[in-house]
Amino acid sequence: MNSLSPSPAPSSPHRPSQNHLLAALAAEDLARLAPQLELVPLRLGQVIYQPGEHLRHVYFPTTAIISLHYVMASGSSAEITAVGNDGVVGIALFMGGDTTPSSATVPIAGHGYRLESRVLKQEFNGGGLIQRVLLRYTQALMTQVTQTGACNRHHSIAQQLCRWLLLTLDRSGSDELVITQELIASTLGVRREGITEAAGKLQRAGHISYRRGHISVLHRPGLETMACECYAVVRKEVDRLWQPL
Amino acid sequence: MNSLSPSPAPSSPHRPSQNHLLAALAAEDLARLAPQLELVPLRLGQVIYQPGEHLRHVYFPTTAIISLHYVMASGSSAEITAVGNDGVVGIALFMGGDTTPSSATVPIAGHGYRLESRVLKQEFNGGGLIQRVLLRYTQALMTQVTQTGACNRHHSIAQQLCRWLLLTLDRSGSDELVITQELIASTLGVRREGITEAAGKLQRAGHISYRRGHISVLHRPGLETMACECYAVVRKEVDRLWQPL
DNA sequence: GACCTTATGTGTGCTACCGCACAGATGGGA
DNA sequence: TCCCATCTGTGCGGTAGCACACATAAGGTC
Repeated sequence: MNSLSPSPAPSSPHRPSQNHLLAALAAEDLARLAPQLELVPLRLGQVIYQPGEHLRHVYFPTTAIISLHYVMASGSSAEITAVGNDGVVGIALFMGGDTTPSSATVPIAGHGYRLESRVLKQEFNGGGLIQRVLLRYTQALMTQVTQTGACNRHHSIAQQLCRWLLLTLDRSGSDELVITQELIASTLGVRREGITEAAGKLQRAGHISYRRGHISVLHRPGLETMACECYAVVRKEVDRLWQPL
Repeated sequence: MNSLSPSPAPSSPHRPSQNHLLAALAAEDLARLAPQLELVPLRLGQVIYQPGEHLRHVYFPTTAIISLHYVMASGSSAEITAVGNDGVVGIALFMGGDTTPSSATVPIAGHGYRLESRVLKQEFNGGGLIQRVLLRYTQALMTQVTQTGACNRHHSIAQQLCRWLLLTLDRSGSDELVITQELIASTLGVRREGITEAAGKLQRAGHISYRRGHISVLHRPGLETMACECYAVVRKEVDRLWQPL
């Protein structure tokens, strides 16, 4: 989405600009933030924050994906949205909440940069481009949450699985995902058997192939055909919001 | 939620401060805005905005309720959230979007104040209390959208109807709603017959009574018992966000 | 290479909700 | 007052997803 301009190969394979939000900042802003950005591994299943917990850091994923979900009293949960290299986890901080009733965990392991809450608040309150970037991202997030909610109401598990796979591919940059059906199921808030069935259908159609904790996408257009409109809407809207800036 | 301080009875029964967001502004801010606030009737079924449309005004409902919903390709729709005297319609404006993929219509008629987009943007960009109020409201909205999405996934029609009724009561200030089952159904994105069944259940339990387009709530605690947790979560979170300010 | 944890496949009811079809009731307007 | 558009009640068959119960398979560990 954001073309990363050619630059001298860095010694570490990790750079803050791998995150599109950070990449969208002015060079001077990013330079000022850089010393405060701490590269952290995000491990499978790691809990980033729990409902009601005070947020100490915000996270800018690069290769990892963080899932925001609400856990119901019954124990079942539902993903609200996921955040990868296209966003930041912890918007409640600058929106004036400090905390939220939802949880954040890591379904796809990788890395990300974290930043102290205090620093982010300062930057946000300074106004300017950083504020605009963060607000615009929040708007995109709202669109995704909206669409997920509507999708929950009307679309089949197979369609939702396609949507989830496509969004996850976009964020991971790889065509192989390391994740079990069990975890996908709890992420989407459906039964594991439902995912087994839907994934089997996709595999028989030749669009994916999977083995014990690994899913390979063989034919992406096939997934797009079988997905509901929700993927395209989110994709389009997110792209649109990055246009002028 | 916001105790309206005693004041000399105005000649018109309508005042901007009936909307909690406007009431939360500093007196001088509200005084500056007042001449630009246009009182408008919001009629049943009126379309406030359509997906992709450029927003010309933002709306601060007082007695009306505006429903934000997404209409799918299939024609079926799902309510994302509703806005009454507790909020404002058109947050995309100051979030940097100018438009959204969702629709806004009026399921409960009444009145509201509208304000030109340009004016709101100016005020928002001025920072200060207005900005903080609007951002905090957006955060509350996100919570509601989140909860609605999770509710769509896991809860029964009857539970969702209870949630919807309770939230609508809170916003309308009356214990009688003028709305048909048909409209509730399309708002929630379920079949009309599903609402008939759920409403019948509530009526037999003695919690509501209804006749052709009118619903009276007889026993609110009963609704709270039958509602899912979602109502309480939203209520609590919205209240929390108004605390310190 | 054997073992054992963990992931995946499958079957059998069961329930909630849907789509459709139509009957009955109600209340505003001519 | 009557009429008729509109709202509400109800039944029937179909389907998606759930809960539970196992069987099987894969792959890491010792």
